[in-house]
Amino acid sequence: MAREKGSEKRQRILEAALKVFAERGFYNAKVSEVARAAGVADGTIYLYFENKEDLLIQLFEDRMDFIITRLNEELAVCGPGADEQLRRMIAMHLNLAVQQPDLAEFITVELRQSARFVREYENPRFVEYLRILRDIVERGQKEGVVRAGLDSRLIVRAIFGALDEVLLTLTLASRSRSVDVQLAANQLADLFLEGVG
Amino acid sequence: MAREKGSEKRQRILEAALKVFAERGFYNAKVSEVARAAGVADGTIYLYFENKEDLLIQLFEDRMDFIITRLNEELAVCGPGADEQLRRMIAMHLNLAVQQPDLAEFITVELRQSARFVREYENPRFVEYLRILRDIVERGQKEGVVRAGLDSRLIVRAIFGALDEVLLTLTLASRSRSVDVQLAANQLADLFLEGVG
DNA sequence: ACAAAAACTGAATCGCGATTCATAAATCCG
DNA sequence: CGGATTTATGAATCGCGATTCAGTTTTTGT
Repeated sequence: MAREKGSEKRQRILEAALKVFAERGFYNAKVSEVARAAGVADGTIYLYFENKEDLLIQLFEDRMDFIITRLNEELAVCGPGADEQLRRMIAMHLNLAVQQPDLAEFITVELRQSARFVREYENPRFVEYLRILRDIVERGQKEGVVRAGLDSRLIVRAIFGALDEVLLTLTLASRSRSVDVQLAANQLADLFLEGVG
Repeated sequence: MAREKGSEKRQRILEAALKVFAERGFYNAKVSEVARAAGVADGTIYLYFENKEDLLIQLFEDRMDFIITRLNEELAVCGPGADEQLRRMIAMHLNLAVQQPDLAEFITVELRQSARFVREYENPRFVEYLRILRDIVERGQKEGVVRAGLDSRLIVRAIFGALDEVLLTLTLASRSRSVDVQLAANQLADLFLEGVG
């Protein structure tokens, strides 16, 4: 019987979990560490989440919700062209490296895990995120910015994979030196929009 | 006191580990399952590997060695142009989806883990793999096929990220239907060489 | 103020799996 | 062939951490 989604303590536990999971990874993280980071007793975690895996799933949904909401807000106010939207999406994704490094580390690793092992959990938020990207690509195909000969699903996976890897790289790099996220975002967008040549 | 690298039993254990880790992931896989799959006793694993994590590391090195060796052989006999070499590398990487799905699943997931959590282990084989890709990109910059304005390290990470994600997608898809790896490889190469337009 | 309900606590419990090691089996060599 | 050495076995051991739940504290309602 999990507690209400809106409660402050639940949110505090999620924040703590994000920090601990990002640092240690899900499997190496202990529930007791999350509890301590949240300032609650071990057993309290189970008042809000069914088990450790449920904590992972709820955290993932919570954070992806956050990312998707902000992305949609951003896309709603930027230019309507597919290339502009792609650039915004890339920029927002890579900005996580400096604005929310814990979140960046968490999603770059746990997303892969969830795709493979939490099989009953179909990860709707991730699917939604890819859906946004695919809409951009397909709009680009309609506008003629993206040629129709390329399989949009493949493009989406490729772009997402590149984003994910570059995000991880930037995040790890930002631990020891400052990184120019905007430059990286521009170059990555250029790479996809124009190719290497 | 690990046994010789060349021994048949050690190889059998590595093959078994690949299968079990690919199916279940490292953390969910049990040493006893690997032992059973290898047809040895649980304790025998420890005659050849120091512990479970050592098994992971040795498996990773073994398999990356295999991938790198084959890639180098392939690149040695294909055309010398950077674009041709990139196409070959992409094709070989994606071919793992159908030729060695266990290996594909293993590296797409465990590589991410090792970058983040086995921090003392610097993963030289992965660095070497990226080195090969970077050499291709930089040769491309010299030939004028790849423009000099793009940061080669970023390109390498982006290409690798895309490869990794598309490989995972193809591998999972190939479980239930046949996939056209060559088409995917061509389209991915086109995407990078020419961009989306 | 008080009783009941709700929320929280944290040590104990329990299950699990990595690893050990006494014993058995296999191999080697004179 | 038989003893010595090496290799393999697998149940027992041990450590660990997820989870429980009896007891305590806080909150709510009259």
